[in-house]
Amino acid sequence: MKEAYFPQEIEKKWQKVWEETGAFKTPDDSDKPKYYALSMFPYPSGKLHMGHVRNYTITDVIARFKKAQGFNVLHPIGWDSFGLPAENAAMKHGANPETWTDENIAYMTKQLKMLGLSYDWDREVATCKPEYYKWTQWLFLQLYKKGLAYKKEAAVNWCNDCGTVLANEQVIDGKCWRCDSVVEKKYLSQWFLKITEYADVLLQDLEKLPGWGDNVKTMQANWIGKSYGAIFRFPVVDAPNGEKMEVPVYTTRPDTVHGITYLVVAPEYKDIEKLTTPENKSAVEEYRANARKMSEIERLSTERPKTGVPLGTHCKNPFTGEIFPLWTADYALVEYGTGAVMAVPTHDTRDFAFAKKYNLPLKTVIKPADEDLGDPETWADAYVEPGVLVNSCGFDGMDNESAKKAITQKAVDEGFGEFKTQYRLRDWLISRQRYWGAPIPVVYCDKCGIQPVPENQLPVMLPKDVDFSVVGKSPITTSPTFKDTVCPVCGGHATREMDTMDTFICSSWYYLRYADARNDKECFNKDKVNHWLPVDQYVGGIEHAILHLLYSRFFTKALRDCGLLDFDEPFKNLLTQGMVLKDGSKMSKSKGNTVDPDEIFENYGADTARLFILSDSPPARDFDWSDAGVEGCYKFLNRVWRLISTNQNNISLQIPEIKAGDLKKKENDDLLRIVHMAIKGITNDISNDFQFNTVISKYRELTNAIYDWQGKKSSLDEEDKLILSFAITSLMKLMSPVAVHLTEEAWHELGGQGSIHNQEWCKWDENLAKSSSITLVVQINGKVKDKIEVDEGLGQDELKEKALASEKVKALTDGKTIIKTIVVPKKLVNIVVK
RNA sequence: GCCCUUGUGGCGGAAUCGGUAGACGCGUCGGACUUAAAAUCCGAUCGGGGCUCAACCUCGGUGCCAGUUCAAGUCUGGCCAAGGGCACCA
Repeated sequence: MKEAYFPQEIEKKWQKVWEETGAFKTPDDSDKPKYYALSMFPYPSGKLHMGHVRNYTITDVIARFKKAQGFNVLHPIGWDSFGLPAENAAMKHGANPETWTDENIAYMTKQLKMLGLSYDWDREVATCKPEYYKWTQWLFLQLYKKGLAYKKEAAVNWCNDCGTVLANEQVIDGKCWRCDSVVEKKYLSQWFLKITEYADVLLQDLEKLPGWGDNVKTMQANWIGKSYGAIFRFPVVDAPNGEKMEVPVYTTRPDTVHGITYLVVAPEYKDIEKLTTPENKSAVEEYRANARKMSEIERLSTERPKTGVPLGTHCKNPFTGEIFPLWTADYALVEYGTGAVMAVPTHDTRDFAFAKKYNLPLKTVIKPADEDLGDPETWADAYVEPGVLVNSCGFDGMDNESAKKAITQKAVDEGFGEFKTQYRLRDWLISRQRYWGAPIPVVYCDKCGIQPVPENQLPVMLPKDVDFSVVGKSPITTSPTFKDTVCPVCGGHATREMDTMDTFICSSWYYLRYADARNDKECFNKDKVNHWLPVDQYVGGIEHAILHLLYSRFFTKALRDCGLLDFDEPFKNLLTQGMVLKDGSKMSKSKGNTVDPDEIFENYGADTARLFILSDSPPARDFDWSDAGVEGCYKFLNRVWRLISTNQNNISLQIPEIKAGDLKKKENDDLLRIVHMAIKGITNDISNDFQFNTVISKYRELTNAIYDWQGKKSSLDEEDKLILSFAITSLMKLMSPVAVHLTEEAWHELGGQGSIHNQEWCKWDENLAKSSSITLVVQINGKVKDKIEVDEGLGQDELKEKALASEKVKALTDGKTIIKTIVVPKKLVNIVVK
């Protein structure tokens, strides 16, 4: 064994051996219980960044730990390889997105292997390959058959820079999630998936996920946005064309219905023209045109003062018989509820502001039980707290929560309303006007209309004869061969759907494909998927809290309803890892504070990178990269290496079991106990939320303890060698999930058979996982005054006696009365004095 | 505005049940080895006060204010700050 640690040499050597021996292949059939550890698969952007390194190291250590504990572990990797960057790169360099993607995958694969990750590469998937997207298309067809995919004309989010539409989830603060440019509204006919059909179960089942963080669950709950309320229909009394019309509204405050003083419809409201009198027509038209011109950001800003114009018509409140005017105002949103709002300015802050501006009347209908609010004209804002009803016909005196029910019930009974649950979630728009994605497998026949592509004709291949230099339209439209086809029903002329699918579709099912990645007959075998899924531990960034994680949950439920699988949540436990920072801010090329993994591998080796990225912060928190920290981890590995190499001749891997009392020398018994405590502590720290930072501090403590022990020895006898062997092999095994190459090399140099990564995880003896004597803490009035070494197993009275016998205690209690003594066995005595 | 998360030394962070606050590391300072450097090793490192120095003694200290308790970083109530999410969603 070499005296010095040469990570680069060792790492290359073992990576080659592992690859050649298929060390990390996962059999589908095994007597062992299964464990599925998964990292969110990367987009092949070019090179790994430190966020990837952190993500994959965390999952790798989990996978290795579970394997050592006796699980049959599935730990796969793949590529989320469709998407716009490949297409943009192609347009810029006149290349092909496929070539660009393949090159990136090749380079990043090399990097992943250099990191020493224990992937089963036989299960690798890439979403851009026909053998994968064939099944993405097939799944689309299953959803279509089930009525969960449909096409409709709608106002959609359009990103001009990306040249495509976006899902609601991909619009962040009115801007594109990818390129940050302002999103516009366009009316287009597009494909949608009916995620709203699952809104309620997606919300409910969050309760089935105790292994997910509350932050992610509340983000999803807020996004789904369930609210309880009522629909009320208000008859129009003076429609200009004499038609009998009603305006339905959705409200979460049916208790305030007697306080309505006007009604607002969105500028895009479908019946708005019929509800406008000739005298008001021009003003309304102008207002609507203005609203259309505004960007989403402007429109939705709460800062902007409220504006609106009256339509000139009126509705009747069926509860009171009161007549009130109709207005249009852009604070009413056409997409939510019915697109119309009943305005109760006294009890809604928005209505209050609007009514004040346009001098609309105010009518109080809720007040605190024991207080009078006075004239609402004098209020500074609406009263939105709970209270009791007033001025509300038969409901006066009722508390407002009960009134919500009672009032809605009255509307139901009299036929002008109903209870209504409303969701904020909208259907998922999946059409993209781009090339580098899975083509939507649909054709449009001149005679038969929309026709799905028959399953035996899949995949609908991406055409290769396209011109990537075009501007302002999708390159796919330039293919001379793609567009025209024949109708699968009548055989006549048909044209292909030119849009591709949102890449989030591809990533909504990849974790299922790993269970049966090479299957060319079906999407996945149902038994295999049911065996491996759900994922036991999913690890990835918080940025997917809504997008990917919500879509995947929807897909799983929808595929279950299609009969393709038997579980309803894909990810049992979710670890959202924090970001990797440098000097307090996120690593980014534009800030110039990135650290290149290649350089770290080259200068320090992968084991140092793995150790460091786990060391300083718990996985869920942000991690600040520091060069000094890397250096420190490198030094530590050198220290471990020296400890092993200098003791090469003192260590045997054939160690008989050492029981309590076997070792005669106290310092040897102490070291034995330290090792058992380390095994216990490290095992518990990994099991309990993967606290790798404390695991690593325990590696250091154990290493320090072995060095300290050795520093006291001038020569070693048989007992010394035995305990040293035990200590060092335990350290190696405990470190093997993290320092994967170093421990493997040392294992072999010491004559170990097979791979250290196939060794069983260390076990501890509860009797030995504690020190032989106990430090009894003696407190007076809760403050620590003394510490005494005592034997284990002393009873309460003996401990109390010992504490009272302490010189310090005697001095401090002298002349005072002892009121009470509390004894915590094996820990502490607290003496209360006055 | 609503929701979630987090507040502990110069820094990252430790601390099963309420029971020794600051593990482990980074940084800094001092020392050993060396002609010198690197590497390595040893020691110190929360703050105030006391003692000629030291050992030592003592008081305070986990964002703030209260409370429960023999005992609070940990439990309860009320605030404050930072980060993140949602937001004219009726």
